Amino acid sequence: MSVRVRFAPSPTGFLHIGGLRTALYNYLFARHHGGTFVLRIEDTDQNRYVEGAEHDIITSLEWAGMTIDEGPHKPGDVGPYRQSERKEMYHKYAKQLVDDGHAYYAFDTTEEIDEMRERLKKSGNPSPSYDSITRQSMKNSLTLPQDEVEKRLAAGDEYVIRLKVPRRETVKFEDLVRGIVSFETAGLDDQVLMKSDGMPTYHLANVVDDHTMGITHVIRGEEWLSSAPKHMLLYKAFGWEPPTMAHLPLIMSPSGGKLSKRKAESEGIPINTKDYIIGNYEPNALINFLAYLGWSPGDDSEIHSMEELCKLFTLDRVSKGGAVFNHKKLMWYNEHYIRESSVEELLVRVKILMQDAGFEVVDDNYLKTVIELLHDRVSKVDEFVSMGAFFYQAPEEYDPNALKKWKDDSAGFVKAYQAKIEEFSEEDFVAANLKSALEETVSENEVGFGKVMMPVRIATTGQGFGPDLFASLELLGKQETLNRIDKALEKLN
RNA sequence: GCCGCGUUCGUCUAGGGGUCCAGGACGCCGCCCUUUCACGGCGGUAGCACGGGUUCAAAUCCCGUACGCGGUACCA
Repeated sequence: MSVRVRFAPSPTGFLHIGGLRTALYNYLFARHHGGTFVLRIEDTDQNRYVEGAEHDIITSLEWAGMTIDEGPHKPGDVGPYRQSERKEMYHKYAKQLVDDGHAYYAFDTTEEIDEMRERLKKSGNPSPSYDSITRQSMKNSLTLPQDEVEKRLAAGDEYVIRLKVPRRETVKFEDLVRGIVSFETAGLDDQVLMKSDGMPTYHLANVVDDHTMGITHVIRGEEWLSSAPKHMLLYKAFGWEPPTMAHLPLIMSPSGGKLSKRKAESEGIPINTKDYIIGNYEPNALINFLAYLGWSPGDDSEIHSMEELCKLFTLDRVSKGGAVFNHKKLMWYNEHYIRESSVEELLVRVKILMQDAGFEVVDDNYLKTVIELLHDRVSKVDEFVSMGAFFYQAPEEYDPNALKKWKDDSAGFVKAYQAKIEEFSEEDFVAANLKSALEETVSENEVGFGKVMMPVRIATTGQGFGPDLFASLELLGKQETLNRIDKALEKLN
């Protein structure tokens, strides 16, 4: 049987970075086995529905380099791919469960349930729930006379359908990352399957869908592990073969705990995939990083393309413990992939960023040289803009930090250097000559190299660091260089 | 509270009883390269949560404890 996996997010906001990793593991598993990667939108909670979320999910996955084989925008044979559009199906199956005695109608109001909880809590039960004991004293089709149940249903009374969890049973199943896990049904409550608004809960929908969509492996976050036994009970009640389970370790925040929006942001970690897109991160870097957050191929390798990851990925090599998100390591990957990119590839992207920043890019070759000069020093592509701005604009301000190196004698050295390079013809205005001119200035004044070089750098670039100064000046050209020096001399004295 | 899952350098991880006084990567520190800042190269720092077993031998197996995380909804 060929592998079919699904990524099943709920459209309650932007695609979370943890969700992206879950999607990635599903994707890698599918590709590794030549299987199918399905996107299913779990929009059964109408209150939390966010407009545009589905679009964000799809574009985020595509940006990251995952191709969705089937989804709401790309229907296959087992659609629809939005749970809200499969409503009828859930009704049918829930009804079947009731008829077979595995589920029942419950008419209790929220208030009545709250009362029950209060009452039980007072009498010493620390965690009261609607279960095999308490259901006997509640209003449901198990306690009410048959004709009243029918009357209520006919009258359109609000009701939910609950799973009739067996009283004492052990639910055991094999999880591909954790091994055998087992739960006692005594600790489970009679989970609501159909809500009073006519929508199914996640639990019902997920089981019905995974079965009817032919899903062979359920790969999802560990937060689902606790409800997995309920799902197993459902498969059993339906008489269906459950898919193979694999619960992934959670991504943790550096300060501990599940990486939540609030935590992540206070720790400088972008939380939504969208933030990485607009933050100009390299998608292959993010993917490489995420793949290794909770998984490793078992050798000493660190760098792999999506294609290689597909070949290497197996679920038995997923680790069990939560993994802390390490932003610095992500940046290391990001730098690596930028360095791997050719200047031509970079040119296309940097040009757009430059233009967005308001710089006019008239000469591609000029930009190309800028990129070459900066290639090894940027961490993200947008730094080509921030670090390379001086190639497009004379400094208005001088970095106060760099200015610490502008001493009383600096202006004199800069003037001396200026005098030398002024003599160069346009053709001679090249890095090698510019460097020797500086060396001459240095020896004539009997000072250290830095005493002259730094002031020249500050005057021409406004910064105390940057790419090779002489190559930079060559690119800037004679006139521009001289102008900048004039201006600096004027401003800094 | 109850249920479940987990625990190897600061972080991600390798390790499935002897070859492990535990390997790699990020970070950090140092040196080299560079008469800037980076890149790069080389080196260093640092860890098997604890306690009991089992065994000739345990990071590896078993049992406890501690700690962490998740779940405990008509949310997913």
